[in-house]
Amino acid sequence: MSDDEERTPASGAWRSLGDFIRSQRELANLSMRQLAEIAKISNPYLSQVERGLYKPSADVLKSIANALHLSAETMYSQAGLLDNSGPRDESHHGVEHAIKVDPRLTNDQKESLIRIYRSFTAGS
Amino acid sequence: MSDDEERTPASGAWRSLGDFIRSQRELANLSMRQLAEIAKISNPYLSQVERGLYKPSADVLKSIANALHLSAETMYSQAGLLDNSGPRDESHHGVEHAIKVDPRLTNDQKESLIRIYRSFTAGS
DNA sequence: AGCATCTGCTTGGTATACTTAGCGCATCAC
DNA sequence: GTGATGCGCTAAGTATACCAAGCAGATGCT
Repeated sequence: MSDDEERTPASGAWRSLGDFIRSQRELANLSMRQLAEIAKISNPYLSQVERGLYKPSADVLKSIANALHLSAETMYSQAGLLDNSGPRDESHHGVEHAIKVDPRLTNDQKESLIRIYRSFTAGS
Repeated sequence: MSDDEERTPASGAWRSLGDFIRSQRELANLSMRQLAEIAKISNPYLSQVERGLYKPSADVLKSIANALHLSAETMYSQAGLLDNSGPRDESHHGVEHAIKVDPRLTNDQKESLIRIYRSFTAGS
């Protein structure tokens, strides 16, 4: 009873992705139906998302981000989907990574290049 | 009849996200069950994803990316979920650029690697 | 020959993301 | 007052992401 929770969290840390989206939407002076229209989702669904009942797919997140003139990275980051906790890349993984994700190379070619690269950098 | 279809597209972009994941998985010498285990998804589902029958959620994408030691951004980018209209034009000259700026390679080694790389990608 | 153990794939079901129809409340015109 | 139009939300259904169990082929071992 008594008070509800904070409805508009002070700027800074959002309780959830829904709060973030709602805040951004209100900041842009858009109604749910307007934003839903632009983002090509249904307004009830947007309501659920903002209330934290559903966690939207990446597609929808991207669409909402675009509608709000936010970068997809920002949105994913808020959604906790970009936690750069996984791969410790950088440094000497630069070349290998670039090779691995190059769509013009076959896997055999990638292995060859990486093998050569490693032989070059073995001593350093 | 005739030949197998191309399993690793020799040139051009990935036909789909599934192709990219399968290629990365094979490059890491992981079976579907192994990768599925690490990524905490079921192996049949991974099969469907690699065959392009389903488009995984961002959560799963992130998990697979981590299991393959790829950054989530790379995976999202491949999934077409990040508008890579970013400042990086590096995507196209990724390998050569990475080689050029690698401090552990001598200039001779860089030239060798780039020459091999160009021979591999000559047709594309 | 068999059995064991891989591989990837199919089937059938459950969970959840998402939509269409509609409710209740407010504001503004008439 | 009644009706029209805005808001956000609820309810019920559909589509799809995802999982557990099991199948068919390939490889290896005795």
